[in-house]
Amino acid sequence: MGISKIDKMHSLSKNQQIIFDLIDKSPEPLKAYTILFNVQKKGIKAPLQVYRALDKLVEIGKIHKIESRNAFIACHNSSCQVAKATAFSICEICEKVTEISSAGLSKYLANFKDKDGMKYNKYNLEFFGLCKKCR
Amino acid sequence: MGISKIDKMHSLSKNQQIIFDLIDKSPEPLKAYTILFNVQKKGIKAPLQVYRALDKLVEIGKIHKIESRNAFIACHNSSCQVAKATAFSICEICEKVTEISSAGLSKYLANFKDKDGMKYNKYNLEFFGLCKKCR
DNA sequence: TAACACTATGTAATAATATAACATTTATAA
DNA sequence: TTATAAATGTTATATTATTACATAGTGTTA
Ligand SMILES: [Zn+2]
Ligand SMILES: [Zn+2]
Ligand SMILES: [Zn+2]
Ligand SMILES: [Zn+2]
Repeated sequence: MGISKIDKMHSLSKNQQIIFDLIDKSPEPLKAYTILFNVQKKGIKAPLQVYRALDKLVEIGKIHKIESRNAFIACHNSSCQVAKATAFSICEICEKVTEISSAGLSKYLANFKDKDGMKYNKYNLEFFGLCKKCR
Repeated sequence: MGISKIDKMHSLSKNQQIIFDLIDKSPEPLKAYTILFNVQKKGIKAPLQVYRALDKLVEIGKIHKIESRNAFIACHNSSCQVAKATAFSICEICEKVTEISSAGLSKYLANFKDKDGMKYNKYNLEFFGLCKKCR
């Protein structure tokens, strides 16, 4: 059997897998140095090892960076395999972050043209407000 | 005459004015330590003095933070006196940043509801692509 | 296999971004 | 005036991210 090309595209290296697993099972976005602290028992000892894995995971769309928080969250939106078009809601009290998956929103933004008629191939949108629990 | 209440709302302290002037006349977003370097001759010597002024200027909507770049730009959109709803286009080659002022876009986002029907009172959107010159 | 290119890893040092803590001064308003 | 809030000055420190260089693994192909 071996590993097919498609499988290969999604296979992660050792450090990438360790760090992805941690982010994926976290209920909240994780910061780079929180990740570092939590993977030291697995042999990842230096910031650069974390940042390299994060860069790659962002590049292939397995995780996203929440720019306003300098934190990373696993992608839970099957339609964004490429880290190209992301939208999140962020609670300003409890800091809960949810990836928004709205066909209407992504269609609107993908087709948005600025006043020069320019379209953009990539965007990141962060909504802020209060989540259900914190209202 | 004196200073009216409306004028007062827009008056800036000494450090705030120095830092706003620098950002306002810059053709590109400025980073905090670039600002610090450029205002040292005016007596602002410590990072905290810069960050405090930046915080205030963001709060009152005179400047915005470009989160993906950790940089600050003056507001050129008369309708966003409050730092609540911001949208930018960012060129991935030359890093030119432009504030987007589109009634349609702001209306769409202000009225956007997530799948729970939640609305959010604040957002930041960053579009990425190539500007006219870099295409 | 051997040679090559490419990706990933390990490690140390350092750069860049941002905040904590505390003392003092200035502006505003009752 | 007196109280209050806002802004400033200063030192130290915390947090986030990259540079530089050496080594090891992986996949391809001659
Ligand atoms: Zn996603
Ligand atoms: Zn909440
Ligand atoms: Zn603005
Ligand atoms: Zn450009």
